[in-house]
Amino acid sequence: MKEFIDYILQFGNLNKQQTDFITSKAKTLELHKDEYFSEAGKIPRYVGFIIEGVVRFCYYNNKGEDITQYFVDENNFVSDQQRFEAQVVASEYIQAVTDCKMLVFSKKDWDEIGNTILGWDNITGLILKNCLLKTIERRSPLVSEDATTRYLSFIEQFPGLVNRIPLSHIASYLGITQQSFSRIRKNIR
Amino acid sequence: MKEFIDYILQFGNLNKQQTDFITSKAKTLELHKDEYFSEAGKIPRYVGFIIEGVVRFCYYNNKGEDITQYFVDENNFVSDQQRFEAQVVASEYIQAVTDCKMLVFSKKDWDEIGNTILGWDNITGLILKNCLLKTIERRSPLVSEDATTRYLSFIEQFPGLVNRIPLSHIASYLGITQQSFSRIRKNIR
DNA sequence: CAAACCATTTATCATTTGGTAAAAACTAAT
DNA sequence: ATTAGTTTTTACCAAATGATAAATGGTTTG
Repeated sequence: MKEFIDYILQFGNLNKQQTDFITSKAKTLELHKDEYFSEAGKIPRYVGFIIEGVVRFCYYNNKGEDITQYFVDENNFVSDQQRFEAQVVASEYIQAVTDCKMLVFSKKDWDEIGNTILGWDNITGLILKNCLLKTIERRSPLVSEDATTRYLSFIEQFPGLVNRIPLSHIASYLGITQQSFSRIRKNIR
Repeated sequence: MKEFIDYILQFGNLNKQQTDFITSKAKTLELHKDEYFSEAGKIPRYVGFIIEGVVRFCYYNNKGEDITQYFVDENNFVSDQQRFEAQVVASEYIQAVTDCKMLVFSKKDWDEIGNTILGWDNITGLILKNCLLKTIERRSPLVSEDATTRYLSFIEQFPGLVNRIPLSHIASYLGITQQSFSRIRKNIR
């Protein structure tokens, strides 16, 4: 819980009373590996904050391939935010890659926090901008790099993740087949 | 100017007095093809809104290659927003791809609008989130698509742009060499 | 018009990656 | 330990892309 509050306080000042109110609304959610936090075709139920575990954002392309868009790990927010705010159906999945423990907020509670705490919308706006920028900075360079370089940047950007998640997901995140990925790993060793 | 106001009003309500105040702060900036709107190593001077023309966000990778991250065309905001807000040096370039006419706001005027108009920060926050999301949605799929598919999506996403900008920029946006790009265009015809 | 310059296409060959299939390594359950 | 199931690695060949070089086409300038 401390990590959660620390995270938020990076983006704005809140007093103890306010942070207490926020945490009073947080519920704990546990997901097993491969379970969905949010699904295409369904309305996202929660905003989440990962205490333990890793999730991935993914979708299926027109060839039926499972494409990982990005990973989110400990001490980060997880949300299909636009769809959550608007309460409309999502077009992508958010799936637990490992067993996960997270703090979650329902739409009702999330709105209540917004109506109660002045500046909350501002803080969450900053958090979201921050997440989006980080995503672009990580994902965009992949387009112009060769597969080996992509893998090396992945290791830099997500140290420790390689050993925690199925290689097939990493391969799809990097935009290559699992076989190519395996070959590349061999060449690096 | 009307397009500019219409754009803003999509993200929040403002009365005539408020929009008049905003437009009173706007200056016109013309850029010739290849001139920079913002440069790596310099502090971004303006937030811009393109009335006519196309710009690209780009940087040089460690091989010295010129990489186009994305394009922005008419009736859209252009800004290295984080660096502009914080007034710190940028790490990428924003370059005119064609001659451009834009509305621009200096940091001083931009802040003054924020201090004067209640809700302005909220509106600009929404605009930025919107731009970032669009960027991710456009750029991210490129990672997992083959070059031909990338080109076809580019044509869909930026109809009309193909004929206005140098093909070398499109190739670098798509993450392929200009020669491959030329070959792909031939195969499609 | 000619010359110089830049953008685009073609050509050739080397390298990388994809597709298919199978083997090997690892896990979990009995 | 054995089996079944899954994940990861190998192998082979076809296809796509990169690198280098040169040719073509178009534009600007004198």
